[in-house]
Amino acid sequence: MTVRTRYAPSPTGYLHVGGAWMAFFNWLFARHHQGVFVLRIEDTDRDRSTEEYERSILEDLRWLGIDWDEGPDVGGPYGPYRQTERGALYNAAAQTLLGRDAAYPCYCTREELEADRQQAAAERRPPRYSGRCRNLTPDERRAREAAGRVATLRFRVPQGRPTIVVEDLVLGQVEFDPADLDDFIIQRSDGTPLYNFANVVDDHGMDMSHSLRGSEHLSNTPRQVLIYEALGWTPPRFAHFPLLLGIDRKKLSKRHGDTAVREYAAQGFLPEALVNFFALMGWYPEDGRELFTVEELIHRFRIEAVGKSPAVFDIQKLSWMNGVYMQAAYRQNPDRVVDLVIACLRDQGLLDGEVTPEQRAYVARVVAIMGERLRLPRDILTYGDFFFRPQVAFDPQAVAKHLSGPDTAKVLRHLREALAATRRWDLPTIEAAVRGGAAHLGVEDKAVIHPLRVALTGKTVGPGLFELIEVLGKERVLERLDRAIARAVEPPASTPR
RNA sequence: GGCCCCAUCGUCUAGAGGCCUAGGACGCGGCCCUCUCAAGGCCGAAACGGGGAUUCGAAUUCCCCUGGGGCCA
Repeated sequence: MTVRTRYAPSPTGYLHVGGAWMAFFNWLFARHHQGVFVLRIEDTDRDRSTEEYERSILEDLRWLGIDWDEGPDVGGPYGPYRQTERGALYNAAAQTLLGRDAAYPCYCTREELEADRQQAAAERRPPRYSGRCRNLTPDERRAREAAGRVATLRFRVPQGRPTIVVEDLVLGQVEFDPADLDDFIIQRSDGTPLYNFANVVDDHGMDMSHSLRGSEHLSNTPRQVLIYEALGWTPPRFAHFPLLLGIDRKKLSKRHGDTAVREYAAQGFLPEALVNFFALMGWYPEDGRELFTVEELIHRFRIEAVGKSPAVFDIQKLSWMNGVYMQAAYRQNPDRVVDLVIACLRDQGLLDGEVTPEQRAYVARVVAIMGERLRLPRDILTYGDFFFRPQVAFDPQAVAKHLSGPDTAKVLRHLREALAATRRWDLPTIEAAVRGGAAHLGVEDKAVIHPLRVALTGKTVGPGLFELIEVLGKERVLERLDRAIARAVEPPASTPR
């Protein structure tokens, strides 16, 4: 049997991490079993679904490296792949159900149902359908239709059916008592199908072998099983994955901010980091390794090893992992990292217009001396904003610590002269000038290095001093030293002493 | 409210009766290295929700409670 799985997003928003995570596992499972992965668009909510969202979801999935064998854009033998284009299929299934008396028209109005619900709440009973339309005679139905009432279609939950047993690949055996289920609506009065119904018709119609989904759907499963049975179809194997939670331990949603995959992309997270991180949420390999290529994940993934408990999306660990992948990316293809950094600088207004080859080369040099400091492109700012600002932004604490001593001006003047006197501008020359300066002043190297760093960068953190001096260039270094000297002689009022 | 799921360090988790003085990773703290930070090395703080039961022995099995979450409206 060929494994066929699917991801079925609603195009009512951007792809968020919870959805991407589920898409990833469906994809991983299919690829592991050399199966088929299908993309289906659940766009029955016409008010909130847009083409733009649909397009963006496909884009973001592709960006993550998740590809599909059948879908709305590539077609396939089980199409169409948008629910709005599958109306005939739902109608046919509805007719079958009606014909078998497994479903019936319900003429209750919204107001009547609401009243029932309120009364149930008042009496502290579970809100269940009253069954008012369950056994209407043909005459009664005609009367209601004559009165202008439009019917929804309700599924008739069989009475006396034994326990519904779901063999879940993740949770194991889960049992439901059909007596707890009330007759539920499967088709609205306008003919559009409801989730449980459309899902069954589509999964069967698309010949899905497995349905891997979030455990928020577990409670829907018995209803779906009943529909499968009424239609005489065999349900797919189910696997309900634990929910992804926000820091507040609630189901991850837009409310948690920063949950859109494209938001992560915009911040410079790497898709390979995201995917590796996804894999570790809920599933751990036997040997405790954490870093894997996609190929390794496909090879090693075992659905039996998926955990049952919900996981909190920990952005700190993701950031660490992104740092690891940034290093790998840099080693493989420095330009890729440079591009991300340029995008970030643009975003921050530190670079605009066409980036000239010279500018690009400059950014590349800065990135090179940043080494492993970059976990995210924006780290370039915390360690090296001074490379891109015309003026040094002084950190008051750094100034207080290293640029406020009585000898500051003297030290800086001396270093300025030593650097100005150099004939070449390379690492050994710069280092010799700085260390020589310290020797000349009869102080420890540190005593000149720290003030010099703050004078040139405004901060106490960053790449190696000599490297940074080299990249900054002689002209700017001397100019910044002049400013710092002037400042040391006559501190600006805003600077704490 | 009913039904269902879940429960090991702050977080992701290993652990399928003795190998557990509960392991790893992120994060956190300290030390070393060092021109600073980052990285790296070493060290450290940090968890089996509670109560019963089974057993010679339970993080691991069973029951109850508690807590969290989801679905149905």
